[in-house]
Amino acid sequence: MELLTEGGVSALTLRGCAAKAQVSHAAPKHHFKDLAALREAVALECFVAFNQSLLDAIENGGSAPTEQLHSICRGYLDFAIKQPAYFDAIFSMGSLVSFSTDLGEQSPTAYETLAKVCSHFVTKERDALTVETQVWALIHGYSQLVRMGRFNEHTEAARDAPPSEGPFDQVMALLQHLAD
Amino acid sequence: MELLTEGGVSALTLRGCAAKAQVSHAAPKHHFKDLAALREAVALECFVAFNQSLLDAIENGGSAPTEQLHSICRGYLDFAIKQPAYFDAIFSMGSLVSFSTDLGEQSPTAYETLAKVCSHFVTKERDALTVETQVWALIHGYSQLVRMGRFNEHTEAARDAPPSEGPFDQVMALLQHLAD
DNA sequence: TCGAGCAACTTGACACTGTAAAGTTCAGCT
DNA sequence: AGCTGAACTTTACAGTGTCAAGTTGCTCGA
Repeated sequence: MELLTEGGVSALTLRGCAAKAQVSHAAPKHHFKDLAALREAVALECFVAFNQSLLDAIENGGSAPTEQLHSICRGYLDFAIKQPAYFDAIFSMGSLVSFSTDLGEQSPTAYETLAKVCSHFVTKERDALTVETQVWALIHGYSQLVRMGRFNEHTEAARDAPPSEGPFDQVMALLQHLAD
Repeated sequence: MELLTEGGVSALTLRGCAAKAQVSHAAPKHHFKDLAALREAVALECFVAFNQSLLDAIENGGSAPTEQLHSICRGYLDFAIKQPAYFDAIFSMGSLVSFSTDLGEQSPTAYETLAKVCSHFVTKERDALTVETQVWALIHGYSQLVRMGRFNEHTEAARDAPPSEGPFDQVMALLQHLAD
């Protein structure tokens, strides 16, 4: 996790982990099938934190359905901004398995959390899958755009500044129509 | 481009390109500063195709603003499905420069195309940046979910099948509220 | 008690990667 | 004829994943 935080996903190497743990370069191979398996394990660890970020955001927000909807999106974006390396690790695997993999604890998976919040907006014309996808696509796309610097000044001054979060509330206003 | 299509972004190596061109392994270094520069150049090439995919989709659809909106999203998703390696190359660079970089031709950049389509939905309460971001975030997030297999069966049978596109129309219905 | 078994780890090797520095080739120009 | 510069080659080195074999040390059962 230190390697990931300090150097991003590309810093997650088998030999790097071995050095960090002060063991021989081939030791990690006994615990992980290959590099992909190691990164998968790390991504799962990141996912626990992501999961918690969503739950915390809901906890700290209002209890009305529209407020919960806003909160979970807020938590999603906050995580992408505050834990960029973790965010990358989760979504750089080209798969969404972690979203549904049970973590053994009693806490719900991120997808279950999302589904629960979305359930209040399911109607005759709009099934659950559609609502969940609408919300997920919008907040994930938005977070990705922020992560890629969509709202950053291209000046030299703001070189290492944290990414600007952009017009979050205005964009999320699109979801208010779900309550109609 | 062949390497990219056949083996994905990770197949884009300096030595691989050299072999493909039947030159010595260090030859590409004279044309590109480093590996990142080579991939950047490839991504720019992919972006030309992406650009065209959006324009084609608009061309082949209706001319009403809402139809154009639907068309450009359709083109975005189609590209992600039909040219997954190109799609990855464009968005695996962690930057959005290609979206705005002029390609020298008279054709507009993808962002200009998006902005034009969105301009019909700008109101007193909703500025251009907001509308563009709403549309972009939704379709990009959706495409990314499709790309990551959100709507795929997890059976062995559908191992190498093309990804299912999911409830595209239903999800894009969220944008119809922009016309209110 | 003791030895088989086993997991964690080490050691050494190999192929592949990016990168650097120096040398080569050769077309085109003065 | 000689120079120049670009494209390319050659050689070398460090870092990477991966494999195969050996080592260590512990547990557990006879």
